Amino acid sequence: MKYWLMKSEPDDISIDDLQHSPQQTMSWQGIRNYQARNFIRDEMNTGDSVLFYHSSCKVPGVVGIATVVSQPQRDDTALDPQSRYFDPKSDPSKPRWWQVDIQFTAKLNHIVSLQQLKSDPALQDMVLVTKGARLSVQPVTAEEFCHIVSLGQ
DNA sequence: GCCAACGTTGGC
DNA sequence: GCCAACGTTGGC
Repeated sequence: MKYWLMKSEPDDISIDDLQHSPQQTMSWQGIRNYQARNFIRDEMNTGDSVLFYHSSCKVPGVVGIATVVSQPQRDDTALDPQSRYFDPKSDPSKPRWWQVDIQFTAKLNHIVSLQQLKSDPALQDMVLVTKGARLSVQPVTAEEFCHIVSLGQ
């Protein structure tokens, strides 16, 4: 089983939105970055654990835990001209963009802020903390995952 | 809202 | 295949 961090803008989709979705589950659509796509398509599996991160907000940071509950699937929003994620260059027979379903697992008791992550010696190798890291889906180690969860309790 | 750091596009 | 121009991300 693998560990991941996934970013979301809470004004768009927050951890509360995920918690209150049907079956507490959402299809994680709209990833339009090849590196992130490759992680989803090639490495994600049912049962993987996800740190849910709020970005582009007042206090960016990890706010909860989710679980991958599907195998990687084609992201059909890329083929839908009505969708904000429509990609006219995506070929239906050769899917370019992929998604998984994620399910709400828990909220942390309190946010583990980006500031906190940056200042923690145990987390200096996190992708998130490296300069200019914009990846919206990124791997974390088991140690980083457990450490961050413990910080949020 | 600014802007640095990235990623992508497309002409050559 | 280089690289300038452009678009996006996301912290501040």
